[in-house]
Amino acid sequence: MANISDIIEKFIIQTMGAEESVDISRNQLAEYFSCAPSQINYVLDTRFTVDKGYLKESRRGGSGFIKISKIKTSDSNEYLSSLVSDSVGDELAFRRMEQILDKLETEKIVSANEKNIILAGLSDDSLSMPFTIKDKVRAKAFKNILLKLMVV
Amino acid sequence: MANISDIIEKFIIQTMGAEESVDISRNQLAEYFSCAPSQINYVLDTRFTVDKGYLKESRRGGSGFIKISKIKTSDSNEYLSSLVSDSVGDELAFRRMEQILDKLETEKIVSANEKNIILAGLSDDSLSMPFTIKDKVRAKAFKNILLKLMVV
DNA sequence: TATTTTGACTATCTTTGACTTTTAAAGAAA
DNA sequence: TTTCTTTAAAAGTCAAAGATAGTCAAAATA
Repeated sequence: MANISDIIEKFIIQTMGAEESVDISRNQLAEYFSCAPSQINYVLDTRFTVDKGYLKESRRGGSGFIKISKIKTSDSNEYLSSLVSDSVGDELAFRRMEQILDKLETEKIVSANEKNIILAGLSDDSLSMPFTIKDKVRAKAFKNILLKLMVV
Repeated sequence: MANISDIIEKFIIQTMGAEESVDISRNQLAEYFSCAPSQINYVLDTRFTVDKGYLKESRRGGSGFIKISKIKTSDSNEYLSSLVSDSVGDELAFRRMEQILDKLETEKIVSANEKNIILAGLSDDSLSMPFTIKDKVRAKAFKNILLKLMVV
């Protein structure tokens, strides 16, 4: 347990404390721990994963940042989480997504308007690409939406 | 967020306040913020874009000026329609979509939640496909969403 | 062998500065 | 006065340099 990845992980978790999210600077953190900047990416990729309940966003360039957000554990998130890991899978047909969204609307997890936006954005017409990959892209995109719903 | 472009952006927005437009002097502003005059152009080009709802006029030479005006969006359907038929085009980079959504949010055409859903669903990560077609698919999907917003 | 660490290379965003173009005002010529 | 020319004061353009973060594979370590 004397490895630096674990130490950086603990440091980030401690920094985040009870907050919903934390912004870090990759280079500063690497500087602080005297490690390669890509070490930070390694920590993020192995310790702050969706499975462990985190979402990440980042921006490069001047005043770039990495933002880590927590996925809270609530009943609705519990349900969304099970959708992401079990129900949706690697491929998702439009009709199946529609069914899931109907359910989510009934559960008041998404509004009618939000449902319509998702249906329009991830329709067969919107995803104009070969059938072989269409359902894969939809699965990936839909899961990203569900994950986002868990933090905001 | 300690970068000077963001600070200048905030300053201009604050100066404009509730007015329809504001006149600035590029050199004076650069002087005030101790930056290169072309820095002002950079801020204008990246932050006061049509996508974010601004128009610009300027004149060089003696008594030159830069005027920034807010685009009026009295009728939201008309605005959405112009986005679909003119502004968005055949390809749409993620950052541009983000700017358009910022404007739609300030105009209360979409909620913060809806904006986040669209950003998550049509992110680079969601649309995992070659760069050559990614922006095309995004343009198509985003326009379908805008059309839907005109109806519901 | 599996995990961690490192570093070279890439991608993206911001800042700076040299050079260009435009315009109003001042001055000169008619 | 009117018109032409010059000048100085703006703003514009573009590419290089600086500042971040991402990727991937080789090397080191557990």
